[in-house]
Amino acid sequence: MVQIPNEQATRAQVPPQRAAHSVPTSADVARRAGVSRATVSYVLNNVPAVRISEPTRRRVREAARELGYVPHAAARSLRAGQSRMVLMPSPSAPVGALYHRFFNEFQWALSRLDYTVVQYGSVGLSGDDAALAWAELRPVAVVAPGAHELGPQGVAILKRSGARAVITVGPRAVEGAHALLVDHRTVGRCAAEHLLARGCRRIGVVMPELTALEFYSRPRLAGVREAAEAAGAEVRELPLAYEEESAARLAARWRDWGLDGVFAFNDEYAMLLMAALRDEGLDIPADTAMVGVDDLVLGRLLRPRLTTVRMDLPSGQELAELVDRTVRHPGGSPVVRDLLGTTLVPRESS
Amino acid sequence: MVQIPNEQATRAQVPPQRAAHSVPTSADVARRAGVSRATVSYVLNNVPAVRISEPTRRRVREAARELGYVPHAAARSLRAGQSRMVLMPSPSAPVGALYHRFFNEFQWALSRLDYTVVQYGSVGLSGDDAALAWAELRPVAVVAPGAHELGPQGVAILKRSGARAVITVGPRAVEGAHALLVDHRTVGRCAAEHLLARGCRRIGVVMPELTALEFYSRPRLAGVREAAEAAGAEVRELPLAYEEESAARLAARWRDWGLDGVFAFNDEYAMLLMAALRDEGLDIPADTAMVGVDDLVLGRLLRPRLTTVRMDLPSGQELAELVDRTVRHPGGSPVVRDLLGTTLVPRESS
DNA sequence: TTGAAAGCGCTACCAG
DNA sequence: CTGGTAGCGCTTTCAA
Repeated sequence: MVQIPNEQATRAQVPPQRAAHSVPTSADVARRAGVSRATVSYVLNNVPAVRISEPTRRRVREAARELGYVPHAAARSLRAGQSRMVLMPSPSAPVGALYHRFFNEFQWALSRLDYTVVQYGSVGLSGDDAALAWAELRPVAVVAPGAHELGPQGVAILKRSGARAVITVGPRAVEGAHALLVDHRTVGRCAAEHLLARGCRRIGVVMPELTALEFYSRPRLAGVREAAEAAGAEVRELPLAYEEESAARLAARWRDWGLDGVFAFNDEYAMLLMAALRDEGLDIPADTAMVGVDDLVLGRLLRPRLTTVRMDLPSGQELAELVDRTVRHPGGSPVVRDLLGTTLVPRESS
Repeated sequence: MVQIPNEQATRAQVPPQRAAHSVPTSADVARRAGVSRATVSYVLNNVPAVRISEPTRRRVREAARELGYVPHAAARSLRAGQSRMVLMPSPSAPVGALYHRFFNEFQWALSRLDYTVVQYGSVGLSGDDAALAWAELRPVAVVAPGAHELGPQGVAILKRSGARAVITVGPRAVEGAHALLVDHRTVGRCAAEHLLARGCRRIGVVMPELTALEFYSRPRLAGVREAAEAAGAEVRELPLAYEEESAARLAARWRDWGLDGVFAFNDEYAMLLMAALRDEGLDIPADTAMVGVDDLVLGRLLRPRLTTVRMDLPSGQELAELVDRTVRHPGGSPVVRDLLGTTLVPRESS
């Protein structure tokens, strides 16, 4: 890798003239401005408690600019014993535009509160291993999407490493951490209740064959099951890859199953399935009622127009405030809040 | 809550916030194991050049486990003078599933090479301000999506702060940095050439009214213009919000324009426009030929099936290797590589 | 108003 | 084989 230059020995013998290619430090700025490192720090951080003469300030600033000095965040937070970093492990499941917007808002709100948001890609790690990797960065707060399967152990690791707020966003609360519940069972339940109210007794549930989506599809299925059982209706799982052939195979056996309602996982799978059923000569909603999720524009463009479940996320602002509050007063008991609202948008397909 | 009444006589004054929850350090581990901090470091890092007896190793590891010790990444990289962090400012424009997959691959490949990928949310910052913020983190490499408008100044800042590789991913090369060109003009040109070959002389270009998408739409338009001018064909911009009403307005005036071909920005906008034109009684491709972009599944489900431009990104593996090579041998002259391949997928809509 | 110096947590020298 | 120790770049207290 890197050849380690014997700089220590060199510097001991040679006057303190640093190598040309090294990164400028505050000491370099101080030397150039003819002041001490302390003064540099005071000037560049605008410390109000210390009064520095205007000429000195100018000299320092100029020296910093000329050298292209940039403070070293790691050194700073090491000294401070605290960083302002909010760590957000990047979700491993692909996320939709809805979540993307929510996240952008969240990030923006946090940076308004003077935090630094860092998304950390922890591919392949899960549970406590991931928690260890995150803890090395000493974030002041961690917002962990549920797919990472952070457990009570992991939460403890993070807290012991100095994280003042640990917040999970996912299907269930984790001991010791604040929890923003995003329970996709609600989505399934919402769709199923609509279908049941329409008189459906045999409900199909599309299950994408993409492993990454199981994180969403399983809870949605569970939600459908709950509602269906309560009403004495049947539920059938329908594995479906996101390809025409797979949908065609499903459609070919459709009549055998006698399904009068189908929950299509989301609007895109709904579109795929709808096309296949139409090719098979089946009528929606007469033969089978269909419900999607996400309220995409494409649902309005389909014929019949697609009934769908809209998910309502709260503003990123709110989440940012929760983070900030918790960082400032870490003592409080864990908050558990339901984050996910659902609204059924009825259209022609059901 | 464990209070550790640890009177260190040598510590004259107490640093800020020491008393509360003290995070265990390697010194704590050393004390508990009855060895020196150096030994702890050797054991936990498996330094091969130093031989430590097995009982000592065990004692150290056990002490670390009991205390829940996690090394402090910032302190480590401060000491090392080098981190293994690859900084990737998160793209501000919304990205599709295609890019998402590419990025995941890239991240995975880098972590195989023992780098740590960090996505840094620099909302609101652009150009040199962003570069300054990134430089504070002292990443060993920066991979900057084009939308951040990193300039030669910014590249210089990053390099002076110790970044050994600066790679831009975007429409044009920046002086001093490696460039992976992703020039969306290619996309527009590819679509336009197809339409021209089909005999189109008056080509409409859908321009999404979403500011964030201008980053893609402008170059694509430019690409269409280039191809059209070369062939003496006309080009008309068609502003379109992603809503039915907006598409209906466009469709209502469609006949006046006499467009015989339209480049619809992407498959989703194509679907929207196609529905509106159909409602207006226009026939595709007879009246107007249509081309989308992205080769989404939905394009195959439409009737007529949608002609589209498929973009081919290279494997994330390749990019990861470029990063690694550059970090190890930073001297080389900047590489400029065209990243974006395009393939036209002809279907029924053109 | 400015400077000297301690020390944040860690690792890599060199001595024992 | 293990321990002492210097110092990475920065901030901040205390002293001048």
